[in-house]
Amino acid sequence: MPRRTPSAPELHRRAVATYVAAGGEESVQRVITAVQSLTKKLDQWYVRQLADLDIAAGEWAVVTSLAKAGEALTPSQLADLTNVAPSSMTHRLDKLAERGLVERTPDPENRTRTYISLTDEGWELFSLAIRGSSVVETDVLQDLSDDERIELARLLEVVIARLDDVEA
Amino acid sequence: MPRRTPSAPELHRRAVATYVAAGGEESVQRVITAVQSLTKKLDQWYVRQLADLDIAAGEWAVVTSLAKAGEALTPSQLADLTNVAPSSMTHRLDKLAERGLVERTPDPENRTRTYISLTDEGWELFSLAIRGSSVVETDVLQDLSDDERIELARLLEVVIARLDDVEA
DNA sequence: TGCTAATATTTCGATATCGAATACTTCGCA
DNA sequence: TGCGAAGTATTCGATATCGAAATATTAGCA
Repeated sequence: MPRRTPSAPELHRRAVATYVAAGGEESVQRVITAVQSLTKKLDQWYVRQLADLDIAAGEWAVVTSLAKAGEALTPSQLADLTNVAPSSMTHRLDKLAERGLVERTPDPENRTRTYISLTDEGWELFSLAIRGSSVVETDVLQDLSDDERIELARLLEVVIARLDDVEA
Repeated sequence: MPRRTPSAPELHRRAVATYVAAGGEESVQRVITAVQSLTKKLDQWYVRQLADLDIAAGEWAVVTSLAKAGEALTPSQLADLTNVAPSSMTHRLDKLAERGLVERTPDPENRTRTYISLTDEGWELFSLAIRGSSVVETDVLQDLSDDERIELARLLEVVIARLDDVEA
């Protein structure tokens, strides 16, 4: 067996060192690297958790996008929100619709457009899965005090606010 | 045309509200949601940037994993690090090897194992791409003061430290 | 030693995704 | 009004990914 997989902090330390050596600024790389490894780990949990509900990660992305939007969205918008090609969305929606989780409604005012919305069953699945993932999310943040968690949220929201402007 | 795509902060606010309504704790959801939308945006930038170098996101994940590890890794380890099935890694490595970016070296001590390492050309590609992405990363964090950026890094690293323990 | 279980990679068939092409509708404007 | 450009979803062929099975080697242990 090769050397045991190093711990997350050790991997993080090495990754930052590598990026700094390649020309990155240290505090920037500490943030970016940490954000990415956190997301990766969360994704792994979601995949496992959702497997119990027989939902693939991509399908879950569609369900959450609709839930968060709070209104019907078009296939193009969903493709954009979930980082996928529009042609892939067609097939995903076919499957989700067949399963009764989403619904296609033609736009009466523009016949090139179709609106996708969650069915009642889709909403039920959403809240069921959320309850599960909240447990993991709370757990992973539990070493932060209440104040720290709020400060972390604040700092991240400053970054979020900039996201639209940084169009490369 | 449907309503214009809302701004990132507005999307964030709605998403948090949705999760809180579904039973999540607010400060937790503010953090988790922000981390995920940041990663999503970064991924979009990487994909575009790497397209210029004719590298797909999955291939880039292999290159960075090898660079960060600082040592040769096995296909299984790479599959694990990049959240992909081992059988998919076989094909990815075929392509990368054919292109001269990575190299397969059989382990002399265990003939079931193969070590993958970056070639000189692979390292060149890595540092070339890093220089490009650093620009975007620095840009997206530019509304934070130096102190804030370091505090953000510190808080995220507290979270990272917990990652291995939270095995669900 | 010999046998079973565990490990590591690859092959294989089914499915998902992509980018380009297609079909159709709507918009802008002369 | 009419006509070319832009927008929207889908289909299509090529490629990537998956999960399971196949292949081969090593490890554990009676």
